[in-house]
Amino acid sequence: MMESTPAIGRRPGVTIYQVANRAGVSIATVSRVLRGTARVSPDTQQRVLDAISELRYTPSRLGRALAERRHAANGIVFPELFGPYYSEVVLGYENAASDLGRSVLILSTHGRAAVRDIVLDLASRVDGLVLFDGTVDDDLTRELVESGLPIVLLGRPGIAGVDAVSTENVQSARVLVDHLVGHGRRRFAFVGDPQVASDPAERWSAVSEALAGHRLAPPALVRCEFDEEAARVMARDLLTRDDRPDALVCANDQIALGVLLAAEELGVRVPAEVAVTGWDDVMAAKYVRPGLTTVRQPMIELGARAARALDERITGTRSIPIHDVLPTELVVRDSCGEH
Amino acid sequence: MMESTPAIGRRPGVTIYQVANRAGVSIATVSRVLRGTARVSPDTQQRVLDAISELRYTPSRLGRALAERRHAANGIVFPELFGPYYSEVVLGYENAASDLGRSVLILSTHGRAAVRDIVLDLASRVDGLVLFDGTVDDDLTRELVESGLPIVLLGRPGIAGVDAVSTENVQSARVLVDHLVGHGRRRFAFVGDPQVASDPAERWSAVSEALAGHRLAPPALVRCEFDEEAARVMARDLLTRDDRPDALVCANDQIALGVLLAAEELGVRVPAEVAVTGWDDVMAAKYVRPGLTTVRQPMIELGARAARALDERITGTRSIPIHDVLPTELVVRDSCGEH
DNA sequence: TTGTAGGCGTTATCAC
DNA sequence: GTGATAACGCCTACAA
Repeated sequence: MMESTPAIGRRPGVTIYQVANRAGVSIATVSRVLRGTARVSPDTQQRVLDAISELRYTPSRLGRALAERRHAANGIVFPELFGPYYSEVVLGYENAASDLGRSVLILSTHGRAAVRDIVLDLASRVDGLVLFDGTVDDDLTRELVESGLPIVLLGRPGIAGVDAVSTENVQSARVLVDHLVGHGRRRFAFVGDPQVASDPAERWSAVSEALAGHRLAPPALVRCEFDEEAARVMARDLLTRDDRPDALVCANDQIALGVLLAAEELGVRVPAEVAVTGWDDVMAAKYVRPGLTTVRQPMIELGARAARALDERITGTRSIPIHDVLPTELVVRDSCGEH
Repeated sequence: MMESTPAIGRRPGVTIYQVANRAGVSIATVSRVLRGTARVSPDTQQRVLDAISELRYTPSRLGRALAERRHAANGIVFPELFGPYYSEVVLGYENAASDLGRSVLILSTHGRAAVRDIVLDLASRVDGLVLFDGTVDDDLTRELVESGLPIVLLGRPGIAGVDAVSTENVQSARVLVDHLVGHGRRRFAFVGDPQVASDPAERWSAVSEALAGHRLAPPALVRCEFDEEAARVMARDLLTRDDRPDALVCANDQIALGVLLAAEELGVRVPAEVAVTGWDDVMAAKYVRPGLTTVRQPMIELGARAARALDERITGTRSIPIHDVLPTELVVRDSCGEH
């Protein structure tokens, strides 16, 4: 047989056949010493190992994957990758997955038209998939689940029989509201968009309920993109209104930071005139003045947990579905009131 | 032939054979309509398409990859994934690579022992690799290059014949120093560690040279980890020394933020008593008080550029090596002096 | 302990 | 146009 054409840009790889040839054994034997899957005499073993190192042989992952019918890789689909929130999830996910010996494929659906296609493509190259909220609609999700591909839902409402990992919202909203009410705040507004994703929706309704628990008026809903600049523009308006709220509960830190910027520009004092809180505890929350009171989420742990849950599914270690809800923590700084 | 055992956790995939069977054609024909690689009569074409959709057939990426000897994926190796710097590179990289139709595998070497092994593993599953500074030593890098795998170096000194993309350091250091000198600063310190990576090393020497150009004493070198907390601790000492510098040029924003924290704790006024500058322009730089003067790097573009350079190599669009140096920009805020 | 040979799911080259 | 059939590189019963 002639030497085959090398793949684009790569010299032809040395195959198991060449190793077998050189060592004077069959490919089966080479495979055995490679995998340690069966007894091989010390003598031949050494010959094979020699041949391997002399030829600088590395088994083709392609051939191996095809034979084993598995990728030893798993993927995660993000709505986007911008900002500290997702980046920490990436960090936690990569770390955990890598420790479990699986490669990590990432995909962001942000700004892409053919979400279905790219997700299916990704699905075809992994042994399991983590799906963030806001990436794949329920139909496609179900389709993927039914295809038998292990799936873990991240930060989104559970589907029966499917693993899900998310962070706690209801209780933390209550703690946050209690704290603000303790500061004497009465006229609340919720800044964000409950429609855009599951987390903001939960936060919105939880804040509303918590206020009801205090027999206070429901919060005004101020729709706003999850974007610092959009929040700044919105807040420039909101903060100059006659019926200005005295507490702005923002759906995430990005929004809260934009609000703080606007307040500074307008000379509106925080927290004296208005309290501002966020969600996430991004790095800037600690440095902004006044320091941003916010609900910290365990982002890294969230990613790690998803990776492990997925691995358990893939390996079959666990067959009953889980629905993990990670606890959050109120981080009190100065933007919520004098202490 | 009997039905094969399904892979772990997945139901058996439908293969091209089943489609061929159902359509009453050969697998070659199925492949043809799938790839559009040759003429097929409208009639059979339709039969095949029908069979495909009825069976919900999706070609196996494994089989295809083996036959084509390519992964249609490329990887990027980070020293770590913590913080805003790397996360924006990830963002730019994923975006560009995805647009080019390639899947993205990421790997962080941080805290892992067998770097060589995991990098080689990654190398075996991609058509090309981007290597960040501080991940893979020169020997292994050369080894990878010689294996024929397309490689792009990121933020690290070039190797002859190998693509490299990085950000500009020398000129931006000069601009920064000029600006500080213009503010009347004379006693400089450089905070960071030139030994840890290429960028800090370049910045250190460039700052030194720029000062020499002003006939000023070389900066004191204050070694410090690239970590906010380490910087804070270090700065608590540095800022209380008798011979306190009047300008602290920090190797990145994390360090600068830690320094600002320490200054605030100690009641040392910035910029009145000491100027502080960073590098990167992370989000917090804008929110900290005083606002952090820093050198902005085009992180997203850096990732994108690397992805494109790699793609050109893989596809063979370009064969001559490039060494791109992306321009930076001085962002003047309040931490460098009164304006 | 070792070798033979079939299978993993495609692509692509031949003939017809 | 279409169909056999040989790769692609590896794994793994089954035999020997």
